Amino acid sequence: MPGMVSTQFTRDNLADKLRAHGINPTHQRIEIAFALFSRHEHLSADQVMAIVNERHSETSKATVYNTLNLFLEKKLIREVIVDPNKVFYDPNTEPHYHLYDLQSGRLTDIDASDVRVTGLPALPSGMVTEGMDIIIRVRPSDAAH
Amino acid sequence: MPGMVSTQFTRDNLADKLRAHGINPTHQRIEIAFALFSRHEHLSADQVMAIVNERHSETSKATVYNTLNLFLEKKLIREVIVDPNKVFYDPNTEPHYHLYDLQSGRLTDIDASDVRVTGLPALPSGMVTEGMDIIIRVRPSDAAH
DNA sequence: GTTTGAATTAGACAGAGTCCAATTCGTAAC
DNA sequence: GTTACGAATTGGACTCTGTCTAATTCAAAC
Repeated sequence: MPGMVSTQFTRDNLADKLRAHGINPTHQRIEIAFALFSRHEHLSADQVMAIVNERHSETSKATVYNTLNLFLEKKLIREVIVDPNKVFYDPNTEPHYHLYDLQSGRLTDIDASDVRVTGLPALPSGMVTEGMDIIIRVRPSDAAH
Repeated sequence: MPGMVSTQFTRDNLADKLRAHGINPTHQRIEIAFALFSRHEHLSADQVMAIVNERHSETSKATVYNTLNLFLEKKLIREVIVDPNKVFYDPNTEPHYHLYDLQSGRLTDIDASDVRVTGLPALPSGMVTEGMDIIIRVRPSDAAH
């Protein structure tokens, strides 16, 4: 399909995406998915809530949290924990790592396809890897420390 | 110095360690340091408080938090963020990474000396690395998921 | 024993996230 | 178009981690 634009997210194809992950696509869930996928950003729960309720309040705090946890469980999104008092939700589920700017609090993706990690010890027996997070913490070089 | 036992922590040499990091060694601070360094474990703030107040209540919540943040600032300990709602404090400041057992919540050290990470992109100019965290999340292989 | 600044304290407070019982929604059957 | 019913959503109370503040205590210097 030459010329196909696969990165365009509409509410319709997000509904399909939800169904494909076994999630009943309700209004609120579609709006929350749209907030996450149409921007390519890492958002916290309260940022998601603010975006979804921009025009007029439509979605409660409980639903935002329920939905984000449902999306996590169904592996539609990922959780990134860099700040002790705020969880970020990441619509990019491709393998990738993160660069965290301590100064600005901004989080950037690092593509994982070129990254190799060697020399890790064997896992304890009976354990399987669920995932690996790599977070590189950076700051401006001129900043006093 | 053959035969030297360098891993023994007493309240006396912990006081010296605190002074060496520019920290005035008070009773409470020594007790908190002792809790962290005598065990070789990752403890959360409330675990530290429980340990320090085992016999009779001696140290307030505010002091525990103040002291842990002071230790962090003076690079006596490290912060490990794996669980969105609990920060762990790590007395091991040697370069190392972490294995996180999602089932039990237990955190284990991985020595960094054999680990090599290659293929990372260059940092944005004007940025310096402050540190790199690697967290491997594991779970028992038989666990339903 | 006084003085003085640093450290500690209790308890109120803040913010993120969870829980629960009551309501509303959407759909399928009629 | 109504009805029925399970699923989803809701507001608000609640919990938990961590911070703040004003008052008190401590310990060292004199």
